[in-house]
Amino acid sequence: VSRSGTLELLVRKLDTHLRLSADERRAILGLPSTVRTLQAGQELSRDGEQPSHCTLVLSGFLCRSRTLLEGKRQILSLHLPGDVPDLDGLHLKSDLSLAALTRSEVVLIPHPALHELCAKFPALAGALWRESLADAAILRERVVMGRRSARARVAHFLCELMARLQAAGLSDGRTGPMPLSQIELADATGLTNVHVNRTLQDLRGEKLIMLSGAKLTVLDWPGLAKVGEFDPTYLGLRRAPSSGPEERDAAPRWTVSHG
Amino acid sequence: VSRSGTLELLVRKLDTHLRLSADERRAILGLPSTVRTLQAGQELSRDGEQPSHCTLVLSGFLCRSRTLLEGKRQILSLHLPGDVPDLDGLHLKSDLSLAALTRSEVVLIPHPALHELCAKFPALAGALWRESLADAAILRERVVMGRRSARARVAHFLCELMARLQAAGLSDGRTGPMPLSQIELADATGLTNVHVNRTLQDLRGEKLIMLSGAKLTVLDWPGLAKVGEFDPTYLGLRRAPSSGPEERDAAPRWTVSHG
DNA sequence: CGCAGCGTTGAGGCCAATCAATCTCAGTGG
DNA sequence: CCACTGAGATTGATTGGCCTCAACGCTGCG
Repeated sequence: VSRSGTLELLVRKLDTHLRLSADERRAILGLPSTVRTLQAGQELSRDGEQPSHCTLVLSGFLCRSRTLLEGKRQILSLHLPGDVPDLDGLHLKSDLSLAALTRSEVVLIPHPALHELCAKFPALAGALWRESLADAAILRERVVMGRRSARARVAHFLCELMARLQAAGLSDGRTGPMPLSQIELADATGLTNVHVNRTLQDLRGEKLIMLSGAKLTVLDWPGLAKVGEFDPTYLGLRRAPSSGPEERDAAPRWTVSHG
Repeated sequence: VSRSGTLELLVRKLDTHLRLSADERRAILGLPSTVRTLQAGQELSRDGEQPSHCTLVLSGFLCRSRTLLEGKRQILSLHLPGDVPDLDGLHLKSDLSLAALTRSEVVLIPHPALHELCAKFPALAGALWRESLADAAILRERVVMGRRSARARVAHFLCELMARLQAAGLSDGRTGPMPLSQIELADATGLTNVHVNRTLQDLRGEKLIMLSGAKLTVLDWPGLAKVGEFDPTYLGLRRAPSSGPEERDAAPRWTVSHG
């Protein structure tokens, strides 16, 4: 079942905050795993199901969402390569559905194997726990943003996206992929697609961003961060795995750490 | 430092979802602990501090909140006896402040002792992890509620409060303490105190609730749950520790379980 | 008494939702 | 090559829910 190299991403992720021992590293790489490819829009797990595995994103973008009574959709979280979106499934059944926003590759890791890993290496359990807490911190930020204006919400979302892209090595901090359509962006920010459109035009008009197709460029980082009241502290980022040597003034170069 | 009996509440909480062994029970009860009394409004930890202990609520009500730029306050979570509000502090520094809503009693447990406990008893680490995931589930619900109307938000908040009160043995499911002022309720729901007032009058006018002073009575549970689109599944409640024998039709009697 | 905090009520304004049309553009098939 | 289709993006007009800014009543308290 296992293929070589696919779990390397998980090792790197956990190694960011906690220095892994050789034993721990081996244990992670030895986890049973199944690689799976998802088409854009494909659902990996539905609303009420009880999954028996966790999902590690290898490439592409996934999101967890919930469908409201009136048919609207709320996107709760966005997940990049290196993330484990359904980590909470280890201990809780969740009422969210997990779906691919773009064509994606994921690795499925059975729950029992992860439970054994946690029992054998308490430090790894702590590291995984920490990851789920980081998700919760993002959620808290989203609750706070729910009170702010549409401009702030959209700007904040874009800031967070860029910051996480950079931390994942998928962006230089100024330009990167923007995997959401305006409709999906509306589902994520709690706005209407119509209003998201107008808001994006605002931000474009003020020369804060460029956004066309699936590519986002931040023209004025301080300006955008100010509009979105964005303070990256809550993300707990530490270091971009592969940061270019180039450092422009406009590009964020946070090295927040804590714990 | 340690006093007998104070940690019993934590044992009961963790024992709800995971059957504890005698060893585990002893280990918890043997944790070093300091009892502290808080006045209403008193802050236990401020915004940027790095606390060195976790807090177990013995009696009273606490909340975690954040102050926004414009001076407004956002209440992120409400905590009842048996809760550990700052459990995430074990692995992450958080930018929230923890304060008492009413006169309260808490127990402080040093982080190092909890880390040792987790290392020695992986099952307990899992149980604590689970608790923090339950907090995250409540947060997710709050994000979703951010899109709904003021009526729905307030109704939902009251439903959640009653459900958690009952699970903590502080309510029979129909009547219970309501520790928030209208201003604080506004901070929690993301509304204005003015609009909260009008909304409460709505709910009162429709004979859904009675609310005066610090006492809340739910007159029409199905009605209130419908207005708030409240589905208690996400709370993951299992059983009220001390539920009265009396069971009226209007009272909720969920026994949701999962995991 | 005077004060402060909370609850209540009224009038007016604004942001974002709603409804609805148009436009672009890629894909598809005749 | 072009008509057709459907999804996403864009624009305009209107509505409505909630905020803002006031003012006033109530209660407990120094």
